[in-house]
Amino acid sequence: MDIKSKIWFEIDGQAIMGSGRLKLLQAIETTGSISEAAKMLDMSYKKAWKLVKLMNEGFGKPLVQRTIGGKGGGGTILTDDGRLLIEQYTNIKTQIYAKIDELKADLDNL
Amino acid sequence: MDIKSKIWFEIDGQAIMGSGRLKLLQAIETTGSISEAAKMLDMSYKKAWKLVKLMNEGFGKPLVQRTIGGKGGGGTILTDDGRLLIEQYTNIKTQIYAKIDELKADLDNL
DNA sequence: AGCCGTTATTACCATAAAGATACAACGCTT
DNA sequence: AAGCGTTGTATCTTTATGGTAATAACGGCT
Repeated sequence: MDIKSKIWFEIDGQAIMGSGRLKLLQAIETTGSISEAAKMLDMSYKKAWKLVKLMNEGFGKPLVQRTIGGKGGGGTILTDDGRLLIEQYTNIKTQIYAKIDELKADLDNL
Repeated sequence: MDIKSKIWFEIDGQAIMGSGRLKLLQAIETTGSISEAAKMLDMSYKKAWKLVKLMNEGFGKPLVQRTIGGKGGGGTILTDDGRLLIEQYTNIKTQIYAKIDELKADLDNL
């Protein structure tokens, strides 16, 4: 038997961070653009764009800084808020998963 | 900012217990029937029946014992396996939530 | 000025998930 | 034998979700 879990952050009932959004932000940091990040994750640009929009709106402050036009057509980089949020989320997720592994070991010993 | 989570059990990739299924099993124990439990939870009978089916199939052994026809038209009661699973799930869920509250307190202190 | 690749946004369509409805089977009860 | 309320099931409808495609704005670059 497996114990599964999903963990995410909400503000005013609006999801702002979860495992999928984490991957997206990380891919944006790696690639420097939403469209490249979407390709990397096998996700449509529309979905990636929508997630970014929801995250920014829900968080109140932008997690990414976007540029339209210019070198390379534009691009998107993370803000300091974005990086901080990633860090907090991964931190918490790691600890919860550790706790789950611990409980799972107890369960197996029954 | 809220930390949200969902916790559930799976066997071979099949969900067998979660917060919704827990409520359903508890309502079945209270009412003695799937249909009454569904009414109690404002859920369609079909959905409740499907959940019970999935739980039983996924777990391998029946979590409930059903009767068609007879006194009161029939009914459904929990098996010992069902009660044990409820106990294990609530136990684990409680501990995870405690951990989350702890982490949330840390987060607020940043 | 024109090209290019990115962001931004919308309309349309396809698929999947969920819900509503209706009805058969069953066995105690009267 | 008929009624009742429950379980079990098929079918149809509705809704939610996501993808594709099309289009516009933008600004450095050639």
